[in-house]
Amino acid sequence: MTQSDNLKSMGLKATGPRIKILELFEKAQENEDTRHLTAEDVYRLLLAENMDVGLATVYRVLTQFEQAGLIKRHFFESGKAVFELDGGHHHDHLVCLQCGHVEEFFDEEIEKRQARIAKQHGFVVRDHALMLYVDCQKTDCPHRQRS
Amino acid sequence: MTQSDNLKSMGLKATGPRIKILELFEKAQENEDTRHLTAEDVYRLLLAENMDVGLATVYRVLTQFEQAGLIKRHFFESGKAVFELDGGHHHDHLVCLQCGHVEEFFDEEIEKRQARIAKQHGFVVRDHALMLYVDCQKTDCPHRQRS
DNA sequence: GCGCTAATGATATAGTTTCTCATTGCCAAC
DNA sequence: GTTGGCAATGAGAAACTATATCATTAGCGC
Repeated sequence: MTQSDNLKSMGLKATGPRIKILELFEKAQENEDTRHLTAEDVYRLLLAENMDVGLATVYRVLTQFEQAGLIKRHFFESGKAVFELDGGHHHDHLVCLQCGHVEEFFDEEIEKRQARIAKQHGFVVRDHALMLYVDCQKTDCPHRQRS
Repeated sequence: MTQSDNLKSMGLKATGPRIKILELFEKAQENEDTRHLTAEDVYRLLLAENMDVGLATVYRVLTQFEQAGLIKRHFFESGKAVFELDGGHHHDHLVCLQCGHVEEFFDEEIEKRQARIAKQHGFVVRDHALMLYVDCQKTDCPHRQRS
């Protein structure tokens, strides 16, 4: 299954920008530190590979990919949205306020309690966002030691 | 303890804009539907009371109040920050994607697990954000029935 | 290949938040 | 109660993320 077929099966034309951006995310997926990209990140990565893609197209494609379920959009406290490939396994995020490093986690019990709380309030959860903001300055930040 | 003394005890000069904005938040606190205000909301409320306050001052004061621990700033998916008086009792938020209505909740077990998860990753939680996004269209939204 | 239509690039525009800087106003000391 | 110094303010410009516009380009079914 090529990237091109992948896009077509989602009802998206296999255009240059879309194929390239999908490849970018798959490559970024390999490294824990590059898994979360902003629109600006994607734009710069494309320019670095001499792809003449407009910033507007980047935003459009990211939105389409999000609607197609290919990627997920998160709003951390940075003020700009970050995107990551949606591998199907839901998780939440630990975000280091000092170095911007992101780690992922999943807790079955928290998920269950969220659903129960929503139910108690008369709602059904459509989406949720759980971010733990931490500070590597005052602890042994694994990220700092690694880099 | 007047509003003026309140501000001075935080090391902030008791100026007109600051006193007025603090009063606004205390009044907003009374009603569940007005507890969360954007900078624009605050600005319009001030204008409605014939306070000639600049939007820049609103942003400055909100940031100072946040740093002083008087109010909390939240980033929901709306794209703009919302502020609420920090009454000391921590809570998280249920946000209706349809009507924008916000409800508050607190779950001791979730709080505990968050701390444990951070610890497992070698961090200490400095702050966290948990939002449950719900959809009143597909459920019996209490807010819609009330309004 | 052809042609239709969707997608794109460049630019302008929207919307939120911050910066600049001359002017104003709070408040401690007289 | 005045005064003077310095922080705070208002008005507007600017920064920044994200979206809309529109003429041009490029997929892809035929």
